[in-house]
Amino acid sequence: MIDARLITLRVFSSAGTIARTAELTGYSPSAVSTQLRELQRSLGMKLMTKDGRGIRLTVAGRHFVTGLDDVVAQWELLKASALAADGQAQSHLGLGGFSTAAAQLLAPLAATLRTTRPHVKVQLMEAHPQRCLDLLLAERIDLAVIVAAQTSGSSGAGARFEQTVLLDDQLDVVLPAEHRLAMNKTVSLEELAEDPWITESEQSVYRALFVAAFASLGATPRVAHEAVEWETMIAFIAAGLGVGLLPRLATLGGGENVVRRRISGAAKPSRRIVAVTRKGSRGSPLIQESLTALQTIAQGIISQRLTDELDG
Amino acid sequence: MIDARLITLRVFSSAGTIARTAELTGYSPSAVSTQLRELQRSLGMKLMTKDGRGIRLTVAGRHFVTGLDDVVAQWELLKASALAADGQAQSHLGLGGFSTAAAQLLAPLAATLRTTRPHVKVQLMEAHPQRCLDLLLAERIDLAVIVAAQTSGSSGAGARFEQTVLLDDQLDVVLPAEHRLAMNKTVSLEELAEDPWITESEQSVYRALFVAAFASLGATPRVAHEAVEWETMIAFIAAGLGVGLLPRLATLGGGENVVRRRISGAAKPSRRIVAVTRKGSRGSPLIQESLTALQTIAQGIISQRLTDELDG
DNA sequence: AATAATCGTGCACAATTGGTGCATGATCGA
DNA sequence: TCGATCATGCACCAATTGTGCACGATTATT
Repeated sequence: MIDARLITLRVFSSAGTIARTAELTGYSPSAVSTQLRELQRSLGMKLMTKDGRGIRLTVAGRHFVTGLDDVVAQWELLKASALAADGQAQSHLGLGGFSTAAAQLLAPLAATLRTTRPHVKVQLMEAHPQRCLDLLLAERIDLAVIVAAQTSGSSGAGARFEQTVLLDDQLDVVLPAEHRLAMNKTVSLEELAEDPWITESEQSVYRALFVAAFASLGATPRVAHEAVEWETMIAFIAAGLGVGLLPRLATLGGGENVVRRRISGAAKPSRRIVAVTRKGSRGSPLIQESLTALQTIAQGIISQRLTDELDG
Repeated sequence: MIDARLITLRVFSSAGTIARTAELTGYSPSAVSTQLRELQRSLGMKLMTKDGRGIRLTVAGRHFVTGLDDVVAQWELLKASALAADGQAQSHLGLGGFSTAAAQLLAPLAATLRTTRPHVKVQLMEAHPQRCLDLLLAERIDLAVIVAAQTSGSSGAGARFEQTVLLDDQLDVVLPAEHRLAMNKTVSLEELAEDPWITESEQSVYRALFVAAFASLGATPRVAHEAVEWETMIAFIAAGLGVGLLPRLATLGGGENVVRRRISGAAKPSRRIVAVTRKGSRGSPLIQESLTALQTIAQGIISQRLTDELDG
């Protein structure tokens, strides 16, 4: 409704390159290029400038985008409150989430919505957290479930998104079956301070959690290997290459030769899973209902985990 | 830049009918009809409903428009401040004003802009005050010079427009040449309380001024005839049908058999001439410059009038 | 130093969007 | 009852807007 070119600009401000913007918005690169040029022409101002082989926002451009964030947020707010007041509801809802969230939270949500709002077309989309945010910007999805980043978004995420905490997903350790602590019911991080670790790549959310957990103990463990997928990490661990952290929500996936153990002791790292919406859109009935449903589902998971806790 | 359909909706909220909206926006009626329907469909809400042979905003629709006013204002603000910060300027400027204003204020302004901003395409448009406001809404013009209405706009003009006072244009009386007071240098309204008057139609701005002026004297003079154009009124007066009020800025236009006299005494009615812009757009360099230029021109007129005063 | 990879843009072409003009049905005023 | 006004549906048409590919430029790689 807000001019598509403005949305494109907003995505570009997060994506950084025309190519990525095109991929996120679903346009072709030349379309994005044209849109942005046309936008500048019709505004009568230079928003971007060449920078090496790419392009980059000018100072004016960044200011403009900042202001645009407010306008878009207010527009979303208007749309949401109008929908809420009118009783009518939108007919389409795009949901995004990273792997485990998509499986454990979004799938039940979609199932719920199918019964409560049969006429709403729900579209699921699995994507990594940062990509979820970009898709949110690009209006490809309306709600995303991601892992909260402490470095909460590079460029003023507060002006663009709103978060709702769903649950704190505690991390377990995964050990080789023949590990010296494999027989213990629980393991503390202190006991593993000297072990070689397998984590995600630098600058990833999980690496940050990992570092923070050990920093609180005054230790800096050795990172022996890096993996992107849990499955890869588990394979490494099964091969005896080290130990690793795995969120409780993530399944071990038939991992042979590895055991999962709860973490005891002072440092109990967890990842915070949040639902994110475009700023202002939270008041929409459909979003509202989705959020509360998600919280219910999350509650269910937490209590499920508690009973597991008693069993284990 | 904001979706055209939203602008159309805004205009409709002021115009009231599809036909008038079409005329104001420059679209055909069927285009407006389609736009508004499409808007409702893509928002998933009913903004308007049939009402007799026309259509009318629903409650939800009115709320929506109210919120939309804020969004549009914020967007204008963003655009203006971005232009101001960037130094660049828009290439087009639409000016609107009612007859005398167009002649005496807008023409000089256009002349000034032609020298200070040669590359800006200025477009003049003469229209009645209410129509000027609608054209402003429809983005056909960017600045209008109108007579301030004390009933300042029907539907929340404050949320849509911003005013800048230019000058107070005093009203003179016009008398038939053979009138008993025609020889006096000045005439007071009290002396004319019993005369038959010729004014504009009920509910017009000038009628309101007329009524207010006499109300302050505790009198309610008799309105014998009504005229829309000054010229018509003057012709009536020349024919001896009554007396009338004429703004100082309005020329007598070779009126035979009539005389113009200053008003003395307690009640000195005047019409307030203001410049109006869309809310938020005032910060744009071009608008800014136009406003100050207008004030300068208005000052010139006032001082010109002062010297006349001394002469007369 | 040379080659490959990536990025943005320009252009011809295609398709969808979006507007016009006219006819129609409905409502209101005289 | 007739005419006027209003909104809308439809066929047609135009202009905007996106695609696909080629190209020049710049950076990374070997």
